[in-house]
This record gives sequence, structure tokens and C-alpha cells, in this order.
Amino acid sequence: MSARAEQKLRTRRALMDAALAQLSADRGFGSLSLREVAREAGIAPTSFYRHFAELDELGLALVDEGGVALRQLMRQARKRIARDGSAISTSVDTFIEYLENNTNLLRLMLREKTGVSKSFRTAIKAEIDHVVTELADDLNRFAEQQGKPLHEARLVAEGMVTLVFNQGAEALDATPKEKEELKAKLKKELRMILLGSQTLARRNT
Amino acid sequence: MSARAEQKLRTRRALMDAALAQLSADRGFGSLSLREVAREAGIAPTSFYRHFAELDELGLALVDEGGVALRQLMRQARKRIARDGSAISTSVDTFIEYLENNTNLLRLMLREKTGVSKSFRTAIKAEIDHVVTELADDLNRFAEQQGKPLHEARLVAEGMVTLVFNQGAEALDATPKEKEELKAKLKKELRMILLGSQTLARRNT
DNA sequence: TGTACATCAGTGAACGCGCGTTCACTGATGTAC
DNA sequence: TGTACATCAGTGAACGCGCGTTCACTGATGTAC
Repeated sequence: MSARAEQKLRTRRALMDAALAQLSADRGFGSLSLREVAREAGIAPTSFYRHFAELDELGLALVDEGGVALRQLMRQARKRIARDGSAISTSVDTFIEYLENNTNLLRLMLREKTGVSKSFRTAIKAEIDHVVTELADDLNRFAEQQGKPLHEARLVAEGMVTLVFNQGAEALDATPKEKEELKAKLKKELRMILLGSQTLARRNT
Repeated sequence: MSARAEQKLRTRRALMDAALAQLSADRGFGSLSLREVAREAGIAPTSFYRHFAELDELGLALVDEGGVALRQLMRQARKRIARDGSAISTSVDTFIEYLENNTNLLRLMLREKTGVSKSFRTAIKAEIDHVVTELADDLNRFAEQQGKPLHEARLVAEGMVTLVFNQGAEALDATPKEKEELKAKLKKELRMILLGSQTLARRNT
């Protein structure tokens, strides 16, 4: 890759990092301005257009990165479960750990999931849908292994993901103590859904 | 009440209605401007300050109304359950019906729950917390009646409310057919949580 | 290797726009006597 | 009931501000020969 292309990539990254850095509990993507992001990245406002046609295009690139991170997360969780067992507990722990390492990326995903831009909502829903699908597969596999069949695994996965993402959102700005409580709560709730599904499966056979 | 005071109330209402009317899938509260709301309400921008110190104050007044509506909703659901039975199914139906009659009020609550303004988040969380508490009481009462004790009723209530509010959010702009599917899905998920909690309660005794 | 030309990331000036907020005001409504 | 004064919701002009976007440009990097 040419030096020029490398430099361009570096500037692009600087822009995305600048946007990400400005996000917080009190700043949503919608409140960022192109000028502000460019300023933070150390380039002239007009140079922004060498990289993205508009600010939203940068945002969607960030959502893509969030999706990549989510898939990494699932791979890691699967690996850990194979090693340590206790699928629910390990998954929740892994998720919260991921939150800590990708706070603002996840902040963006969680907030814009119900946000104002259709393209953001669509892109984020697609990423979450992918997680649900993978989780449903995993649940079926475990159920098989343990000889405890599940009723409507996909529905179970959807409920679990909804709970993890939404209660998880509260962990973004929580103290360590609050995080532990959240994790404990989440694990119990997931366990209830799983048990409920197993009960229904037994009744239906 | 004096004619002057009545007129003032009417203008205040017009401002709140104007703001509410501008909300949609593509417009969040954060994208409203004071000038725009005043224009829509038919008054000069400067007159806005006779009613609210800033736009957010109007928003918080709307959140209050949302809370009132939520409490009405719960009362109505309880009445219908007493008449028709099938607590889960009736509750979900009532919630979706409420969504249809208060679309933009609920849109505001759902979006700003994870939104950018701390005071909005706090106010909305308080309203939802209130719903959770009432639901937990109801759950305990039903469990008593049916002789099927629950494990951690409050946790069950929290999970249920999270699911209903978040999957419910998708009903805001859904077709009637999608709404029916959503309702069916939600009912199954709530049922799973309830069953899971009952199973845990049995194990623990 | 050197030369002549092409590419293109980054620039700075300039634009028009809608915004929130201030201010001194108006005139209808309310109140005291 | 009438009069004199007080209140106050609503006004219009004016302000400074940061915004997104356009444009013609510069000069370093890349390419063809």
C-alpha cells in the first residue's frame, strides 16, 4: 500500500476515533457536528469530505465495527464455555467484560438501536439479529448435548439477547459493585427463561 | 380560574401537543428546536419562556404525562384480568392497545430512556421502576391465589417489563400483522420467565 | 535514474441559515377602592 | 358600579454563534517513460 493510502487510512481512523471519543452518557451521536469531529481529529472541516460523504456515513462505519466486536465476543464466549462450562454465567461475564473494553462502541449501538436514523436502526438490528441466530444455534447444540430439549430456541435466544443488551446498557456507567449485582440479576433471569423453555418442551412431548 | 389563567394553560397545552406531534420514528426530542415548537403551537419564539425555562422542561412535563398514562394502563389491565383471567395475555394486549393510543408519548419514553439527558433518563427510570414494583406485587398476589409460589418476584417483574417495553417498542411502527406476531412472541417469552420462576421456587422448597 | 505530468488529501475563505436568548414594548385582563 | 393602577402573556427586532457546504487552491506523492 502506498504511503499516501496509508496516510489516508490513518486520518480516517482518527476521524472515527474522534467521534467515538466524544460519545458518553451525555453525548449521543446525533449531537456531534462534522466540524467538531474534524477539529478533534486535527483536520480542517472541509477535509472530512475526503473520507465520508456525511457524518452518518462515519457512524455506520462505527456500527460495522461494533458488529465485528460482537462476533468476536461470541467466539470468545464459546471458547470459554467449552473450557469452563456454565454457559449462562460465562456468557454474561464475557459480555460485561466486552462492554468494558468497547464502552463507546456499545453505547452507540444501544442508543441508536432506538434512535432517529432509519439506516442506523436497520444496521444495528441486523447485527443483533445475527447474534440471536448464533445464540439460538448454540442453545440447540447445548440442549442436544444435555438431553434437555428446548421449546422455541429462537424465541429463547431473542428474549435473552433483549435482556442482556438492555440490562447490560445499565452497566455502561455503573460502579463495579452495581455491575456485579447486574450480572447476578441477569444470570438469574436468563436461567428462568431457559428453565421455562425446558418445562414447555417437556409438556409438549 | 381566571380567563387569563385558562388561556395560559391552553397555550401550555398547545406547546406540549406541538412537541409531541413532531415526534416520529425519524424525529427525536433532541432534534426539536424551541423555535420550531413555538411556531407549530402558533406563538412567537419568545413567548415560549412564559411557560418553560427551556425545551427540556417541556420534555419532562411530557414524561410526567407518560407516567400517568402508564399507571392508568396498569389499573385497566388489572380490571380486565379480574374479569377475563389469563393475566399474561391480557396484560400484553392492554399494553399494545395503550401503545396505539399514546404512540408518541411512549416513543418519547422509550427513546429517552437511553437518551442523552440525565434528567430524562432519571425521570423515565423512576416511572418504569414504579411499574416494576406494582407488577411484582401483582405477581405475588396471583402466585398466592394459585398456590404456585414464585422465586424472586421482583426479578421476574423486571425481566417482564424489560421485554414488554423493548419488544413493545418495535410495535410502534409495525403493521397490524407484525403486531400480532409480536404479541404472540411476547406472551410466550413472559410465560417462559414465569414458568422458570415457579420451577426455581419448587426446587428451593 | 531523471524528468514531466497526474493525482488527490488536505486547506482557508466565504456563504447563508436557523438557532437560543435579551430586551423594551403592548394591551387585554385582573384588582383595589 | 366606575375609576385608577398593577399584572403579565404575548410580541418583534436584534444579537452573536456554530453549523454544513462550496470553491479554487496547494504541494507532496505517485506514475509513465
